[in-house]
Amino acid sequence: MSLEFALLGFLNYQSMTGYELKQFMDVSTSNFWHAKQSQIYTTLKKMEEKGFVTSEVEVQDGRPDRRIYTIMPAGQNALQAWLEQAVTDLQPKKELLLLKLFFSSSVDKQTLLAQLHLQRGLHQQQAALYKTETKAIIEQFAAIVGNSQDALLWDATRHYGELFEEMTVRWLDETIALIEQTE
Amino acid sequence: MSLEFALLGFLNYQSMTGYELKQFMDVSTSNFWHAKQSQIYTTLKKMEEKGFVTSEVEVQDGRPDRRIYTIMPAGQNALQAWLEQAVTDLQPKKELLLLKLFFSSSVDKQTLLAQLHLQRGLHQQQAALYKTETKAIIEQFAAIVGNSQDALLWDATRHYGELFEEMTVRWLDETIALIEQTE
DNA sequence: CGTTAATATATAAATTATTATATATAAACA
DNA sequence: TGTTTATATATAATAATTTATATATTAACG
Repeated sequence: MSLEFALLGFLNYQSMTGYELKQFMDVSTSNFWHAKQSQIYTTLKKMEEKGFVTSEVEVQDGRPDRRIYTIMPAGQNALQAWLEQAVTDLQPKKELLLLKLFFSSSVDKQTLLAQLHLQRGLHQQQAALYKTETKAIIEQFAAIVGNSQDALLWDATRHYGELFEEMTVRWLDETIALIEQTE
Repeated sequence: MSLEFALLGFLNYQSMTGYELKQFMDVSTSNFWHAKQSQIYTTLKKMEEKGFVTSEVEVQDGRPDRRIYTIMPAGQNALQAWLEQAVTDLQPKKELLLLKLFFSSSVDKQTLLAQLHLQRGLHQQQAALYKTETKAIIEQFAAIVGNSQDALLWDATRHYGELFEEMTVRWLDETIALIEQTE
């Protein structure tokens, strides 16, 4: 369901193909909402049946035809209603590392520490990316649309990612220290 | 896939039914790994076909028969291998609130602030739960199994939840302040 | 004491999401 | 210059997950 609204959100800026939507998602929302290309395509089809979008085919030679999607008034209304409707519960998370850790009492200390150090590296790297690459991409898009409210909200979502990664690194540091003290 | 290993992890402590597995998940891993009952049942069936678990039916009168699952050596080996295999990438997240916020430049200030205040309340409440209820449940289980390594790891996962919620509250505070300053 | 909610157990149907496959061009690599 | 990789565009098959439905008992509520 939410993917529909994500796609409507993008199409509300400009008409584009499923392929282009995937590109935009990958460089903007992917840190808090992602989708595979195949899911985007099938979802767009359903959205067209519902009347949220229309599409027109642009014939190409040599490669598959492009299907360009455009948001319809019904889609715009649905999007706005969705945006105004509050999220009233906590979203359930899935954290593979935590699941594994929970059951890892039989795993030897060194193996476990190696796993945590590996994750620590990944999260530290990701924290850095939020401060450089992600920030640059957002600023670039913000300059194009020229809407300061967009820029503010986009940076708020980016900042969330940055805080999240920093928190995770701190937790990993603490957890590593705790495990090192055992036995 | 991961659900299979979660179930094996529980069954490695003791044999039980799908219903009981659901109960255990709800009070232990649900904050970082959850599943609906129907998914647990269908997954257990697949696991039996694979030879990871066996089951025996306990006939009851008045209510549906209980099917008690027991982990098999193949299941124990698969579990151990999975535990020892490091998570080598960052897990993709899905955060509905962030997705909405990203596209919310057309939502009026008051509506948006109300949404964020609502979320703030929920996360603050959840942070408190981690420090009291969740902590109590873990201590209770730890006392039963009497393994200090289990206790340490379980509390590490609980602590992650606590830090996560506190970080989210801080981010919401900042974001609310930023939005209040606009216009 | 009748109704509602919670406990206990599960299957069927629908939806969401991932993996695999397909095709053709252009660019990079060795 | 032959081969791999990236770009561009999608569909088909499979797997994961959620929602809806089913049934019976016991406890709580008013």
